[in-house]
Amino acid sequence: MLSQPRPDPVTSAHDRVYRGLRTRIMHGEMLPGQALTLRGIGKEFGVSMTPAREALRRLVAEGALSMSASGRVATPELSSDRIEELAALRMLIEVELASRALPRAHMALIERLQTINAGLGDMIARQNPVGYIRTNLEFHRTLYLRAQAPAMLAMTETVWLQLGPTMRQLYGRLRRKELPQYHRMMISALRAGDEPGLRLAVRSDVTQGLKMLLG
Amino acid sequence: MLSQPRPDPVTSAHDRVYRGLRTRIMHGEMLPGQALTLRGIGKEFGVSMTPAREALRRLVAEGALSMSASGRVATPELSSDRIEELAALRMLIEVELASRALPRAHMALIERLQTINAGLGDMIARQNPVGYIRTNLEFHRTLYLRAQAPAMLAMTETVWLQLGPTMRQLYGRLRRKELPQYHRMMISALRAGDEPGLRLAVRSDVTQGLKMLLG
DNA sequence: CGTGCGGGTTTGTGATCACAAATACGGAAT
DNA sequence: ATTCCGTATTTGTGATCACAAACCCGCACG
Repeated sequence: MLSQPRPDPVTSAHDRVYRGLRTRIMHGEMLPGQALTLRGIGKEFGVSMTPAREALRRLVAEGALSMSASGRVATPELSSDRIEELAALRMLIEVELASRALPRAHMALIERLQTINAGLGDMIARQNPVGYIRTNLEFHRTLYLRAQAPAMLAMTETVWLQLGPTMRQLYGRLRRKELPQYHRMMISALRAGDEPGLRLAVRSDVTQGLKMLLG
Repeated sequence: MLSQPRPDPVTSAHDRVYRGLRTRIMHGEMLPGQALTLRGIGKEFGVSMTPAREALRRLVAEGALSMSASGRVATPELSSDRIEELAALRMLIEVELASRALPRAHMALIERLQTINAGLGDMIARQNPVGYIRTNLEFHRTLYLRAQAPAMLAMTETVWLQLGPTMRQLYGRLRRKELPQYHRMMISALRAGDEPGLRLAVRSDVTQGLKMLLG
């Protein structure tokens, strides 16, 4: 491998590979069932098989990728049961995160959420599924970050990761025409300091996403 | 490496290392802050650094081990905030698992839970902290398996894994003298088909564990 | 007695290689 | 034309190695 420009000395090679693949999967840039090879990943990121293998194994451990008995790695094709379960986990944890974020939510946060939500409208207008998924997750993450609960947030992101390829398959051609109504409901509840309302709004937002995935 | 007896062809080397370390951590056989080295693990399991590294990386990804900036790996020393958060996650997910298991719980399952609970009494009598933790987790896992929710169960086990070394530190000298009362309450609620009672019992059982961890 | 400093040692990282299993492909037989 | 089989290729696994950074320990200096 002739010298790369600069491998960014602060992060190790496997971490760059891991992060690159992770955002690609979470944002829905890959369809379910897509296969990945060690040598292919290595060549793409300009590293040898060793860091590529570590990145893939980590993603498999997190459920972002599935590994066949022969060791082949691919994005997972989820069953309906598995999807329902992951949606139930989203509800449980995200409702709790929103609830914990509520007392800490200042005006600046609410305005930021509105800005992000507007960006979501752009993605719908431009029929950009990857941008839609990314912006939608950013909306949720921005709120949940205020909960100051890193372990819960990490667990939620793991769930998002597992749902990434499936969400992409769903939003492949973005049929949606208007913004998700429950985002507005979440913002209203935040502004009013209405915890039961916020819990219901989050719950409904996730449920609606689930209905699109299964219906 | 002169030929090992037989490396058990069905499971790969890194998987044996992973499983060995995982149960060791989850069952509380390691104290917080205990360091692990690649060459040490490799020598202990009779493998080279490569599978040892993959096993450690996977455990780090699952939060069972923590990695310093320099790449050193050790069992984590959890802050009070982190412990509270993990306990909250246990409550959220385990209450849901118990609730889903309730309608499927037959008599045979309830009897098995009683048997395990009796074994828990033995561990208390013999002042065996590792056995106590292992049997306690077996009690919970036996119930949750009935929920038919593999993703939720996996997530709960990840939380147990993260709490392993901390629980060991707590139960180091097992001060407890009698069985946890809420296990009996769970069994009664299961027998009565009382879902609110079961949810409360699980919640209380986890809370009581948390109180011991923090108080 | 405390505090830097220096070198030897330990440790993680990533590349490369040999190997076996799985896969893909092409030709031959029906 | 289709199916089956054998070979060539692809692919994951684990061992080994070179290297640099981190760590540890003791000595000297303040």
